[in-house]
Amino acid sequence: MDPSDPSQTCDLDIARIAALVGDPARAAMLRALGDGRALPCGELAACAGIGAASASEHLRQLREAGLLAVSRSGRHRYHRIASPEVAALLEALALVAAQGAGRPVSRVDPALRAGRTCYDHLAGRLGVAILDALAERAALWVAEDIAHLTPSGLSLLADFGLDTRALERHPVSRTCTDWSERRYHLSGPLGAAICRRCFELDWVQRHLDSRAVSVTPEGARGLRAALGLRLP
Amino acid sequence: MDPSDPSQTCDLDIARIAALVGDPARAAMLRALGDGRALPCGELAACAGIGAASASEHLRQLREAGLLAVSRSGRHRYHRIASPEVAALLEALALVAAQGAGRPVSRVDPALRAGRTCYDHLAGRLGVAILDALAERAALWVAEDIAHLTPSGLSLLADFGLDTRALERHPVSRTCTDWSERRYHLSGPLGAAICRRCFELDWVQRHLDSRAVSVTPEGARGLRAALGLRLP
DNA sequence: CGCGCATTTCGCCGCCCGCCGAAACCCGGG
DNA sequence: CCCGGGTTTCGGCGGGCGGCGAAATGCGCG
Repeated sequence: MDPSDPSQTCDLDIARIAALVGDPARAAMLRALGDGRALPCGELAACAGIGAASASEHLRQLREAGLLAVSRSGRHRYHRIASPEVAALLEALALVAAQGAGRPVSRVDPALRAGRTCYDHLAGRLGVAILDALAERAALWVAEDIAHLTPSGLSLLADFGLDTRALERHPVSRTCTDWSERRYHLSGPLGAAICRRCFELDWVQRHLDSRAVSVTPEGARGLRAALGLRLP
Repeated sequence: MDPSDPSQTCDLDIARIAALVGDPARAAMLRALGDGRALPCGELAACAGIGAASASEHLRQLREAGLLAVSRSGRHRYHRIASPEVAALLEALALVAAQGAGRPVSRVDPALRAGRTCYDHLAGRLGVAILDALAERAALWVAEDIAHLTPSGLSLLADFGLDTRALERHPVSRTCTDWSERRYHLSGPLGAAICRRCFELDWVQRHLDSRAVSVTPEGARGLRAALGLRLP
């Protein structure tokens, strides 16, 4: 493998990125940041179960590779996922990991399966149920991995409190394969807007130290009334 | 990190997959298989620049993780990418690698930039140009990462020789971010159908030992006539 | 200005894992 | 039934890299 051969450089690059994510400690830190939060070095070290010195070195590598971005505030340096592309990479990995070798889904944390954030939208049974409910109410036209917002869906989501103009401009939205449910859930701008609105209304709450989310009692009522959601 | 903690298992899984792709030799073999072909152990060893013994061991790991599938034919064992999800993972990695740290795109092999296959559809400048040409002719409605086939586009592609019924059933198609051009190109069933048709007509040809493709002289004429493509 | 805390740098150790050669194995063909 | 080439398994070697503790740095705060 001649390193100066330009046809090889892209392999080396993907290998470099994959190797970065391939270390268990770094993977744990990336997962902790997977919901878009920004966390300082010490906290990430605890997530990964290693010392602060080791974590600092890992974070430097992830930063230099462009996987993480950092913002300083006082004597803390908050690290976060650098771009949606990186989040997409993590999801693609989780998807392959989930389907690979037919590993039983049951080994996944039940709280994560019930509901979680997937970067900026909702996933797990909750995310799948939202897509199903909207499709059943003919608010969405779902074909494979793409969802098309119908006029009735537009008014439904306007009542829910979303910005109608943005939805009108982009009536089609993409979906994302849910690695725990092996079904589609809503992603893209529409999925992100629904997710934000749910947090805004306190209909769902984040768990501590996890991407898992729970539906609150008001959330259960609200989601049933607004979107026709039947919770399992 | 308690290995029995179910909330951690998914990290370990994604780390395992990423570490597999993270080895330079394995990454080279995966890239060689990236266009969907099936190759035997010895050939993949040559691609990666290692001995057959080492390659065999790598292939075993990739197989057991569900990244590769194998089909035997005589004394050869042909390995190929196991699923579209794995191909998507490789593209997600290439995308992050290309944008990461603003690495100059110019270091990418010019032949790959000009045109290549991306699992089952066309990418590079060729893939981007096809999407642009269809959009300019109002054959596609392109919004972000989603393309919607218009009625005039339907007849255009029917003339091109694609199956009209399949296109009518799925008028929306997704696009895929091109890691070398940082633009969108067509993917999904529509992108795959166009790609297949181009090979069928001998309008584009694969390079040996690479995912790069070239447009033939007839291809240049045909693409201009059929899709209004202006080649660079 | 000096203290304390979060983070970073440095030096070093231990171990995991990929490489190779040799031998075993498998299968088609003579 | 034996031969030959492709593939897999085995044993041993070596390099790279992640871990830690200690020391250095940066930055609020008193």
